[in-house]
Amino acid sequence: MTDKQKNILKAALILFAEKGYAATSTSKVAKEAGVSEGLIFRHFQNKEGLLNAIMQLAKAAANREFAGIIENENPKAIIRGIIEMPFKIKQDQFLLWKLIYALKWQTETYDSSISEPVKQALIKAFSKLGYSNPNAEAETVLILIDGIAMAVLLRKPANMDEIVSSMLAKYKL
Amino acid sequence: MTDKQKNILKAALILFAEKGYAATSTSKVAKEAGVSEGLIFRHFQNKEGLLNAIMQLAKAAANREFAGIIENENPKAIIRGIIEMPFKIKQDQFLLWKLIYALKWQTETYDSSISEPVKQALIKAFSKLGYSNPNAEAETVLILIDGIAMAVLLRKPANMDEIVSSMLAKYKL
Amino acid sequence: MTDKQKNILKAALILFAEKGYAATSTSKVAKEAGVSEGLIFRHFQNKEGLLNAIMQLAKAAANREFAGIIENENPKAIIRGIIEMPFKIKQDQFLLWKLIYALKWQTETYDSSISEPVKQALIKAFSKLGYSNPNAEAETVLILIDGIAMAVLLRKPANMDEIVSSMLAKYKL
Amino acid sequence: MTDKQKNILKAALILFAEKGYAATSTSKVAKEAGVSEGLIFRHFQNKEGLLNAIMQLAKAAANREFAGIIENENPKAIIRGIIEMPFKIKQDQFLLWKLIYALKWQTETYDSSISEPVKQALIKAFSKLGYSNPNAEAETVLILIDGIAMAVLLRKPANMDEIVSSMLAKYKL
DNA sequence: GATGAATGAGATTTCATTCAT
DNA sequence: CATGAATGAAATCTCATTCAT
Repeated sequence: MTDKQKNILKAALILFAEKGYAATSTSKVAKEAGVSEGLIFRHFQNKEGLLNAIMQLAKAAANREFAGIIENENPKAIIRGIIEMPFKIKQDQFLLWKLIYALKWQTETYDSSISEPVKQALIKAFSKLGYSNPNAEAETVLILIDGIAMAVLLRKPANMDEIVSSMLAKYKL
Repeated sequence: MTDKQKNILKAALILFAEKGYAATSTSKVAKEAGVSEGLIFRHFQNKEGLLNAIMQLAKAAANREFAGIIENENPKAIIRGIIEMPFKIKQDQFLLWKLIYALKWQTETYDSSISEPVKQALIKAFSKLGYSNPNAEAETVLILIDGIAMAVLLRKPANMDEIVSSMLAKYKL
Repeated sequence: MTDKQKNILKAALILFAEKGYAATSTSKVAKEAGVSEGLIFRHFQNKEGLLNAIMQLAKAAANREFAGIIENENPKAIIRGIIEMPFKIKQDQFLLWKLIYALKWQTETYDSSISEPVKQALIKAFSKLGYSNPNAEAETVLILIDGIAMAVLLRKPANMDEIVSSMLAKYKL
Repeated sequence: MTDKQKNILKAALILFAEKGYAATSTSKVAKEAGVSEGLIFRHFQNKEGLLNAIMQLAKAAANREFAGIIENENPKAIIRGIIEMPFKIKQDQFLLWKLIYALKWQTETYDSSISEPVKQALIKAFSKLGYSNPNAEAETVLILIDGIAMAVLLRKPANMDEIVSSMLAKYKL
């Protein structure tokens, strides 16, 4: 992966995440990346190929993040870790997450592949804790973290600490 | 407002909500509306004007929905009503909500004008109930309903009843 | 001729003279005239008909102006009158003249019909004064008044009195 | 500057000068230039950018022409040179001049930047010759050459030689 | 690997004109 | 007489993609 390839990916990530995929032209990506427009097509075939390359990186980063949390032994720690996850998105992964979420609204069919391992981990954890309906509880947490992600990625509220406390309290974590 | 104007608004809502604003061409809107393309511009100036006209309608519909819930006397009923709201989106308002949410990810600055009255109602309700930090609690509910909205509008999970029970239980409603 | 017809003619004159015929849309004319767009076509058939109607008025006004000068007995007075003419354009005829001149540059073929009687009057006057080449002298004056018209209609120089004196002096008038 | 760029400029010059800027579509320019329409916008941003590029060339050509005349030592030669200038417009500059003049009538504000050095040269020349009002005399010549330019560019009169003699005689040149 | 010229299809917008009311 | 909705063609402009160098 050459420097210019990295520049293209970075520029495309910024623009796709900030303005949307359809609203971003390859020429703007090229300009932002300081690269000729032709180079994008040489490296990524077409615009969709460029998006796919970025989504590969995004999914890999997401999975690495999940892995650290899921492999925990303690079910409460897993649930707590999952709820806290969006609050702890690091600056260099912010746009990757923003793109993942933005695309959910821009593509015909919802892609649940990213969150699937998280869901399974939650079901297992709630089962271990003896919840009567672990499936529904897992779904509830997934809904919660989508809401949190929206807040963190879009609204950036000031009093995050209080919010996270309030959330964890509801789950007695 | 003539029939053709209504057709344009309806077609644009469907396409903008389903495919995204940038990914929808005015020619597709015109075709879907059974109207000449020029008519769109005669009535709404430009593509953005068309979007604005739809968003006006969306906000008005949202406010009507909120009004019914917020004017309640009982604080618990208000909180419960707000949490249940996204679960009860009617078919004819589904696309308006989908568009409202989709646009949050496609515009430069987050528009919180729609949810502001809801937030104020929640703060008041939690105050009345004696919560120590009503602001954070209100924010928590807003986050929750954003998550629910995402689920309802995008994922359409099967076991909604169980989920809503689980949610309401956390707030002892 | 109804009031609205007059409004249309006036608005069209202003816009055609100031922005150019091709650069002026019938919708702008209608807006400026405070009239529906359809009315323009009811009264003047099409955009060109509107232009023709204005040019009729312009030519008639020009001919009235010429008539007062040309019918003079004294050849020197005629030449003097013609040279002074553009300096004396009245405010209410300013745009008519501006349009006449502007159109010379916007139509395929030059329309000399307006200036023809002036040319004949000049040839006669120079003949009477015994000039050896009255045709060339007449042409020279026509050239001069085109230059003056350009100055008056476009540049509006400050020291007009001095300029007109200098001009008349060259012809010993 | 590639061949196709030159073709575009040439085609645009011909059409803008002959039919007018507003009356010329970019598609006609592209066809005349034997080029795809998109290329016009890639090289010149928009239609106005194309016009500006041509006007740059026109002004440069005009200044080169002026320079040869103005740098003369003899004041009479300068005045004579300026008056004769429009009569001597070469074929390859004919359209540039036609466009310069045509645009004067189509733009909101008169652009005197082209003729300013000529005016200064004239004022100097008339001063040297002891004229009592060199400013007014310079203005008079400017008016004259605008009239001549109109004649040469639009009417193309037959007896040019006689006309130029008559003009120069008035200035005893 | 990289550029930048070039294209053709399509997107947005404007415009003259028609027509029902 | 007058309006304003509506149209279809054309004008301006954008965009993803190709290709010669």
